[in-house]
Amino acid sequence: MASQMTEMLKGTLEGIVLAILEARPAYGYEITAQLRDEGFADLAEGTVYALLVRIEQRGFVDVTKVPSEKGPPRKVYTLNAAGRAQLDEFWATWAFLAGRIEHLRAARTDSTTSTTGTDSGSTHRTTDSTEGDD
Amino acid sequence: MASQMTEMLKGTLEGIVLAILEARPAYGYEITAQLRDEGFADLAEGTVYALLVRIEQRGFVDVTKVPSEKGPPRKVYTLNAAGRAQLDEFWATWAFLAGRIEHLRAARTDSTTSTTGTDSGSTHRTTDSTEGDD
DNA sequence: ACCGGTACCTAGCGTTACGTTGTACCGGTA
DNA sequence: TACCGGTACAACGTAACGCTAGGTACCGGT
Repeated sequence: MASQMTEMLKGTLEGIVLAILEARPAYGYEITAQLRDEGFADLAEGTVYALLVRIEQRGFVDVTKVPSEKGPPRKVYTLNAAGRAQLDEFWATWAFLAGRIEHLRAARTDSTTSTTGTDSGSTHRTTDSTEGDD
Repeated sequence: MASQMTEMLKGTLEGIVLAILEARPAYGYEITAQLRDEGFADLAEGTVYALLVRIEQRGFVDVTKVPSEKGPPRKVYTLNAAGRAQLDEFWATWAFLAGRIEHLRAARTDSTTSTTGTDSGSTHRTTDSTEGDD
């Protein structure tokens, strides 16, 4: 169905995972569990693994195989220098986008207060008086 | 290019346009110009038109054709009740996601300062007990 | 012997933004 | 007149991303 969340996660999920890895190295299953725990309940396991493969191939993380007594060995991902640079870029992009969107929300709150037709100056004023409804 | 921005806009651009339309009805070319003016300089014209077609087909907007003395008639989009509901959903999703991400940023700033355990954080405890090598 | 939890991986699908191209109308310039 | 650029819309294929839906492998408890 492509819920709002699904589409909004595109582009941000990578940054979220990088941020998690910045705090401390982790493996896929752990990251998935943590995200689910933090509210992303519907997040699919496969999504995280695919993302990890991507950021590994782009060289944002270093990988270490650690044997576990339960199941197959864990692939522990550690953020490296390139990853930190990417994370910085993510924060910059996020800051810009969040700023624009918060600006929109602020403008909306502003417009709800006034009942008086205060507007006369729109930036674009092509002023079509041609009311010819076809 | 698929810069950070491109992927991050997926899912958010629709909400942005709906928010713009909430302020006042507008037509495609105008919306594109406004977005470019507000910092989204690289935004493609075709992107906005495709998005408008989408939200029209989903019934979030009402459309009125208004002839202009320059070029073809404008398709003026007006947010309707369904659109406002969708916009509300957008704000809710955005608030949640922004909250999570800001939380990540805060945690990151926090961890750089000291080693004092701010909280147990993860309710999850999958943490490595693998100390005792297999 | 079976089920469930741990831990990993893959293939195909739907949605989205981008790049490009085309149409149509108008005013200004050569 | 003929051309160019700005206004305004639309359609096509492509790339990227997250989701669905599977699969493999190991282990302990019922």
